[in-house]
Amino acid sequence: MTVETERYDPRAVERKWQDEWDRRGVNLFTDDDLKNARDPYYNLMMFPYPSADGLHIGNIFAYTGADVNGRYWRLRGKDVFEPIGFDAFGIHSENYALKVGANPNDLIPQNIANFTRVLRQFGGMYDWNHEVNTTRVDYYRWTQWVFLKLFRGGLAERREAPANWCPSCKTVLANEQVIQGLCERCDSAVEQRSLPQWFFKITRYAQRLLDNIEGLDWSEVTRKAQTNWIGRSEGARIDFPVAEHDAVINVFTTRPDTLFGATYMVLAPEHPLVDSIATPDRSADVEEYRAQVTARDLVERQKVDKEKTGVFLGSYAINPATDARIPIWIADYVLMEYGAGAIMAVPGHDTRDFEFAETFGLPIVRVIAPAEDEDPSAPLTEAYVGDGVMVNSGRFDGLSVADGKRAVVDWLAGEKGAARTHVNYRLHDWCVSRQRYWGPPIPIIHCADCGPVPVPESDLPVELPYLRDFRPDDSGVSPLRRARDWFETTCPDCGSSARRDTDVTDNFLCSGWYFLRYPSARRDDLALDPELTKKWLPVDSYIGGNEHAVLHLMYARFLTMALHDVGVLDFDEPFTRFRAHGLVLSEGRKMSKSRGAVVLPNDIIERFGADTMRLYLLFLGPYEQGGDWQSTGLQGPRGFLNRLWQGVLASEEGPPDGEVERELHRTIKQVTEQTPALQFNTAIAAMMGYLNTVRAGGRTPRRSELEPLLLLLAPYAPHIAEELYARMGHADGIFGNATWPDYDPVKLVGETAEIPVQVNGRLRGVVEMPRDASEDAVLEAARGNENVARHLAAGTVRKVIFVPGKLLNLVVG
RNA sequence: GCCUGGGUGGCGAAAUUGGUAGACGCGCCAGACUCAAAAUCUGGUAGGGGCGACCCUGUGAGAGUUCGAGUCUCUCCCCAGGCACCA
Repeated sequence: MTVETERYDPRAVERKWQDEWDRRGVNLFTDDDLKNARDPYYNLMMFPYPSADGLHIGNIFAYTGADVNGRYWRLRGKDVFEPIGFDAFGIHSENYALKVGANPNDLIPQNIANFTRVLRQFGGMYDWNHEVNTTRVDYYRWTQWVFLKLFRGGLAERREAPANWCPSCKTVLANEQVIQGLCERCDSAVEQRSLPQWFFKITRYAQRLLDNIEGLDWSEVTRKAQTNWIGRSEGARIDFPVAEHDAVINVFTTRPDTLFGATYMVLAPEHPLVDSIATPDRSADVEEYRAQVTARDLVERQKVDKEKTGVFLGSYAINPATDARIPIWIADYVLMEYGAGAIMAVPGHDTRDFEFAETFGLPIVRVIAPAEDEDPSAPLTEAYVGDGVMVNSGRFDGLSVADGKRAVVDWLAGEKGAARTHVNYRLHDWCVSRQRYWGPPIPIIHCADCGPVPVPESDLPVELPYLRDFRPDDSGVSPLRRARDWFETTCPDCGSSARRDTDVTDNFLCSGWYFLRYPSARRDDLALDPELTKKWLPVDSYIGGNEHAVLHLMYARFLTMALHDVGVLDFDEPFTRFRAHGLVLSEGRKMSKSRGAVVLPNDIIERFGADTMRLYLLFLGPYEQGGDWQSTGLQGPRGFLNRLWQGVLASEEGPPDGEVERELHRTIKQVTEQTPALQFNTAIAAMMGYLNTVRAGGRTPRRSELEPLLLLLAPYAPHIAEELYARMGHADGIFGNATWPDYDPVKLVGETAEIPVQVNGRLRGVVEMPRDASEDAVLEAARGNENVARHLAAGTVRKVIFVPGKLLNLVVG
């Protein structure tokens, strides 16, 4: 007998509650609310850049997980601040505008309107009162303020430097934006260009950025990516005098113990000493080689397996250990940007040097031998890079590699002042200038007499003028150079005529501090309200994609440290907890528009509702791993919500059934523990399993059995949970008044337990016994089990393993 | 090459951290309802064998520790991601 009941109509329920939450203002805070919060919890997710394609299902996946975390903590009684905003400056947005022939000033607001609609529809618990938009003057004037704070703190510097130039984007890129020699945006081969650029001195913070990683509650992948990127390596700087020249070549090496094996030297082709030490007869060859190298782009140069090339400079250096004259070469396998831009080549113990020496017939000497020694004079057929003891190294023979490193540096340092220990980092200073239009203008005025002068804070913002023609060109100069009225100004210091810096800042500066701004978003007179900042920061939970591990997340940490050091902040790490979510794939591959395998969130919401979509996304697989989107899978969560709906509508009064109640308490425990740990897939499975129990055998559910389930489900599927909760007579609703259900540990376990019985480690039966049954009792019951008895008949019991309440294993021989 | 993850049914995945492998869901199969279909509901579903109670095999491969291994140890293979002529 089935009773005809009202059908579950997700869209109607969702619209109703989205309006209702707005009306009640449950997610919208005033600054006073924020200041008066008793138990603040700052729940952050990575704000989107509003492309014209609309929100990607991957964004929604990220936001759903973060939103569940936020809603959970709100139900646990915390004051949760969950803001959202738009990261709309930058080359992404500008390139898209160029493509469709529109002006980003006009395009971005439309995109933001689209994004906002979907962000509301999916059920994000956002505080729209504290939205930020990086392209609005009320935000970017403070981005400029941040720039000035760093400038005045001595952390911003303008210098002529070889920079990564993307010929397609027509701008310089930060090192982090160059992937294997290609532009991370457009995959063009990146070239080297020398331009005057603004840099933030992030390298000063290399050790601190590294040290702090230790104490961060962050996903391991992210911590490792940052550690790799900082790339600390310990070694020494060693001086090699150049014979017949008044010059010294300084190298960085991690293997000073191999100094006696340095048989030649290599400088980067761009090394400043090359011109002065190359002999005249070699200069033609040198010039030719350098021309070749510059012509080659970074991709080609960075290929690891290509043949070694290089040119002899005609001059020699003196090996400070052996006093031998060793030839000096240039080769493109030595990079100017790393270490000293020069190396001592030890072909015996470095694979690259070995290859080079073989190619050009340079001497190869063994100076390290494996501890269980062979003949130290035997020729090497490949570089030996393992551990061992020093040989052919004079007084150092017999020392281990580790001891040798110290001893050689100490000796050289004392004897000739020719060495010192040195820690080198891979991390480079952050180039923040962009020769583009769509970004915050750099708040600097160039004066012929005073040099670069910061725009006084009271003159901020430096507004970005509306440029009709904002296309970048090949000149290396920003399109803002076309706005003469705008860039012509007077020097704030001396009053003479001057011009504004026409570059804009890297988009990562906009996104590097937005989380600091959210609480203060309504303050138009201050970047950061001290009271709000103290109350809400640092961020309690940050969830986002790991593609930002070395870009956004590194810059955000650096800016926080820098602002701490200049006295703006009283903490120096921005994110207490960070979790990297996984990727949503489609048929095992990344969703791509070109393959037509793109899932549009608004379609899914229209057809299935936001609650079903949220559940499905989080049910796909482990949140930190991601999963494969298969449209048929939506049926699972949809059926679950349907059955829940029907179950609640058909439920009757009465206390929970004993067995069901035990299951309920187990479910509460599991969901309570797994939700904040972001183990959403298993928490959802537990709720589904519980509903199955409640409905098992077609029984009519009791209200008391379902009401707590609605609360557990509320973070995941907030709309239907609210609706059904209201239908149970709770007019106040869940979000606003309800509290999270508790579980009773006593009710988790039944009086009896099913105890598996093994014979020789193989399962032969299960006996139902009181939970605290003794070994003897269980043993007796086991012997009474027909199947167990049969297997015991084969021999005598030699050993009994009994785990109370868990297992009985009988070893029969 | 180095550093992270990971490898379990047709598929996505679970497994209280050494104690009944495959929870939950998709798909599939059978049945109910229906003139029919969709939707919904009920049952089944790791592989092999047996009418059956049951038995054998099984967590990338191989070895080891253990009463007992998806879980621990060693060797190796494969997949995904990060870094990479970084001295």
